[in-house]
Amino acid sequence: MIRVVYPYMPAAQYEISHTPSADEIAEEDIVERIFEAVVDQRLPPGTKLSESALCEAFGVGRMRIRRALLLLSSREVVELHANRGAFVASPSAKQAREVFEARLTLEPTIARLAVERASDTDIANLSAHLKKEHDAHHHESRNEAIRLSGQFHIHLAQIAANAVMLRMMKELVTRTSLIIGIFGAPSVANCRDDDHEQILLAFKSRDGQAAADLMTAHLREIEGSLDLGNRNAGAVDLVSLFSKK
Amino acid sequence: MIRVVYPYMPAAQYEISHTPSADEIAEEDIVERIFEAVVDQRLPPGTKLSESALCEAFGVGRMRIRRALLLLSSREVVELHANRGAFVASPSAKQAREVFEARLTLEPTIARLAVERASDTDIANLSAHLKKEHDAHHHESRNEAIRLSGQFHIHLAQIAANAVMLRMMKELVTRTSLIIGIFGAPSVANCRDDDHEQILLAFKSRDGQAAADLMTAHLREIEGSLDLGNRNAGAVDLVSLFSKK
DNA sequence: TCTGACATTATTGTTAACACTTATGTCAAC
DNA sequence: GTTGACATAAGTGTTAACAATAATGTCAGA
Repeated sequence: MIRVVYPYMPAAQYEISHTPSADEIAEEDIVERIFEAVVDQRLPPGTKLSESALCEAFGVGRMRIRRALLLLSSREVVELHANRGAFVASPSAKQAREVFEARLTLEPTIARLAVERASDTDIANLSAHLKKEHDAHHHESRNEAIRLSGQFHIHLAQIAANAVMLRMMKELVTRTSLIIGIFGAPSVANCRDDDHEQILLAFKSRDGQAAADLMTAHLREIEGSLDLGNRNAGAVDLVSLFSKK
Repeated sequence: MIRVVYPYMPAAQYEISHTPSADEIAEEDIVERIFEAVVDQRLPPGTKLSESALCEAFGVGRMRIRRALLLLSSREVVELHANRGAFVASPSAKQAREVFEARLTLEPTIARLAVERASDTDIANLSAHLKKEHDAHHHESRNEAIRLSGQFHIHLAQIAANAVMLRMMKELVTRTSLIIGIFGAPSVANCRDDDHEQILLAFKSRDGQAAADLMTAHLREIEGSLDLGNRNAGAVDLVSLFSKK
């Protein structure tokens, strides 16, 4: 995500002097891991992310954790409260609408570009992904299903091969998981894989416009299944909750 | 940009205990200032951003500067080279195409939404902005013209009132300035304010689709005026530049 | 004169200690 | 028994010193 360019090397034949990936974890990896945990809904909105706990969890110094938290906050996945620490973000209903508006703006085009640029291997991988998604929905854990469901959208952005929009999508998909955690009606399945199946069909028939339209409908469906406006913004407002009767 | 939420206050009647905006500069401001300087092309691609210089410039400690640089790198406006420091990014031709592809995806919709949501005051402000832009083109400094030209696109995103897309646009506009600095044909005016004028007309007639179409054409025009593919990626490659005759 | 190794300097990266704020537990006063 | 102030502890924010790296200048050897 963050591209830290390591010291200038005249040619590839030289050894890289100091890659942090070998002996220690880069903050990039920490950010990615926390993103994944949020997508999986293993880290629900409002969860305290204390520095010491994360230091122990990742086996790194405090400085690296603080940098990772700063990066996460710049993606609005983590909220930093001065002198109180870092918490998993609790998007408001307004923010939720903004995230969906952004997704509705980006993803139809991403779907269309992905269809145009997909190799046969890409489509095969997408197909394999959908099979795993299907299995997870019917057999395995709910977390895995949620993770794969988000991963599908990321996968499309990867096929579209635009690094800028891929980064945006990683953020938006992650925030969507938080939004579903807060505003999602518990009964409704979050991301019916039927929709994903249909999008895959559009890939197989190389119909970019159909993929774009299906994506629009898919996102509208997800947003429509949410309960925006009724529920309050994630962190329970104890004052209004317990005031008068 | 980064929302640091300050300590929990039961009601607005209490004084905020410690706002950094009062006595010291927040990293948010530093990031914003550097963004502006890049948009103005006062900080050309490849410029070294040494910590000590920035500490002196902003009158803050090293820690705050490092955080600002990390945030800037997460927006791909600054490149961090391990043990070598921070440099203003030099987008490659590939990255330039990706930025324009993202802008072409986002901005037509942003323009349409802005038309739908613009108040009369918004349109008046936009009109006043265009006048300043026009003046800067004809009378004042080139930097001011460039700055206002980018600002116009940011202004549209503000009127569209979507914080997610606004943040994306700030990054994309800033990176576009770098791209124009590297790949822009020096003769061609970067952002003809005629295009902006026409978009304003679409606002006045409340024609969202026209605004979107004009924006698409406008962005295509800018991208078309660039010299992608010929020139090399910003930081001059001395090896290939001086090898054999 | 040119090449390579070595030393120097400037700058970045890291660590640890310290200062400060928040939150909570305790206790006295009413 | 309740309320308020105070004290304590836990955790975050900051600073400064230190370590490590890279860039550059110097010098000896060919």
